[in-house]
Amino acid sequence: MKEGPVLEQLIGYQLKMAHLQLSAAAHCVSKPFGISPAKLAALLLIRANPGCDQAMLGRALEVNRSSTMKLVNILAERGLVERRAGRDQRSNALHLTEEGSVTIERMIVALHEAETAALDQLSADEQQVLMDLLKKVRRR
Amino acid sequence: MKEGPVLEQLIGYQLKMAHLQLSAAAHCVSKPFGISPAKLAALLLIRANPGCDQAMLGRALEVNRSSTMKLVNILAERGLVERRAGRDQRSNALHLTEEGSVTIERMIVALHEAETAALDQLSADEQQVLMDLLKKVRRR
DNA sequence: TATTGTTATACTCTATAACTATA
DNA sequence: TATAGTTATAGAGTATAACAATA
Repeated sequence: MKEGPVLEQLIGYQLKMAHLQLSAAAHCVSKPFGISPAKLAALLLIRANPGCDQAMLGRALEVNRSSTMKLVNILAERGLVERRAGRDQRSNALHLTEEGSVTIERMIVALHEAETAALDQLSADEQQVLMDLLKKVRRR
Repeated sequence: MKEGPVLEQLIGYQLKMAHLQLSAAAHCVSKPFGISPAKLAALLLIRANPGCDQAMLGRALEVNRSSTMKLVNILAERGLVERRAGRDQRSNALHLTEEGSVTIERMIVALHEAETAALDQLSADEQQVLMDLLKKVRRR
């Protein structure tokens, strides 16, 4: 089965297929902990921004408030995240629980191992170039 | 909102965010034609492999037979694809209809324009390097 | 036995819309 | 008016499981 000249030359398509591969790796990492790659990303964002509110989190993940709500509900049910009083009466402050902190450190180790394995056909230099180009794509 | 040192250095995450951006561009292209980016990719695969069967298409798209079925059903409903007799009695041969052929050529033009616009912060050289690296990630 | 197509079913993710409380 | 959270609902995408026909 050929991809053909059009698909083969579409960066969007190559991006999709590469992402499919890396997200499978992330899935293997997060599944044993009972969460999805997207929820793992949410945990990492809360870890980097303790006290952030759901609206901020949703903007960073590029999902809407309703979806963010569900995300945080599940992380809270799992005992990984807790909602504390925010600066407003409207918003709440998201924090990792003690269990969440311990858990995510273990996930980070597994995540780096999984990325290394999934990207072993690229040299360290190539990985850096890829990273820089991907960031540049996002800079708008 | 910071991404933090972990997310920022995860190629899988940068890949996801870049893909999100490019798939939004692909969505703008395919939506006026009433289909999704994934279905557009399916059309391009059928265009490059006339007479392929659903199993082949599904493997190329990395979705299962059941999902492929739904995909092809919709493309057939839209009058863009038709199922003809395959070499087996089991399989059928997928072909673009006359309308499908005309439509996809127009989508290809729009697709190239959308990619160009979405990637205008990268030089032609950088785009080529990115393309090569993404293909290399997939080579397993 | 293995493969292709098919159907029924369910799950995940995400979005929209409407509502409440607060600013 | 605008923002944060919440809830109910719906849609898209995809997976699993089972079955029939064919190889």
